[in-house]
Amino acid sequence: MEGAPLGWGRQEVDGWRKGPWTSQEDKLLVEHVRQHGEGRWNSVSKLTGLKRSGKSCRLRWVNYLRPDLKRGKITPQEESIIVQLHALWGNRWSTIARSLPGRTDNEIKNYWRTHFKKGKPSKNIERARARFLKQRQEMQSQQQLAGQVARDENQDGGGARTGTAVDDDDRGSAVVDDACAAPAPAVAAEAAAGHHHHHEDLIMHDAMDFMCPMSCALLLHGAVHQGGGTGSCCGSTASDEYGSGEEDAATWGSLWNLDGVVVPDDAAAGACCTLW
DNA sequence: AATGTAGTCAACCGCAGGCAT
DNA sequence: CATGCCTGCGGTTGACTACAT
Repeated sequence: MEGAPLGWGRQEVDGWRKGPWTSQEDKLLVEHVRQHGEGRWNSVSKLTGLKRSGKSCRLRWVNYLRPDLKRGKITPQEESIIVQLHALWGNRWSTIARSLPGRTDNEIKNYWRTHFKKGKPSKNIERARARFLKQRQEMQSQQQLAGQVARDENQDGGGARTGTAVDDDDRGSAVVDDACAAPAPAVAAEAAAGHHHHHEDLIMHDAMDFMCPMSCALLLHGAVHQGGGTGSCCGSTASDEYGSGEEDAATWGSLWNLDGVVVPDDAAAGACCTLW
């Protein structure tokens, strides 16, 4: 970052500086936001003397300087959410970013491009998949243990998230009206705004099925309570019509199929869904 | 050790929508 | 109602870094 920028750096166009920001400029911008708050980006240059366009200032602030930004690598959990939400919304990065506090649309966009946009999975994807599988297995063994104890102690069957909602036969029939159809608060908001279509419900439901257990846990944590329903999120694998980009099919399959995991069927379903 | 390639990050551009005038 | 400005979004590009050969 800091090193003397070559290339596009240091040039001025119409009086505006372009290229990498210096720490000096950052300081000015941060100070300005502290005093005046966000917004009115076009006035930043006038008030601070920064030779940066409002657009550039906003971008710098939003993507780099904001104090609530979460630095560091995207976690597997976040990755799961990204995958799911992308399945639901496509390239609406800012919408996706709203479900990931501390992450920017730019960050997510970059992440998606580098990890998922390729025809074949990258090494990182393989690593992520390995992590995913490992965590899944750990979670399952823990859940098995916990489930055993719970079954012994809790016979009255609170039932809400015991994972039986779609486990017996036709998950398709159970679709839209259950809680999984209300994925995240943001989705609910969209739905309220009339932007949420039945088709998206279906996609989301598939996504939820697809991504279990990890992201089910994450998303439903918010969504289930919003929807007030039960968290039926397990019981199937990816369907062919899943997703918004056909080109990603190979990646999805590679990353999320669980061929490499030896898990008893009932244990898998139970492990996932008894999370809730 | 040198070189090539892939991955990652930061920043730019153009466009569209919202809002004030 | 029309127009212009501002803001936000998504796509793209360029530079740097890490890893592989």
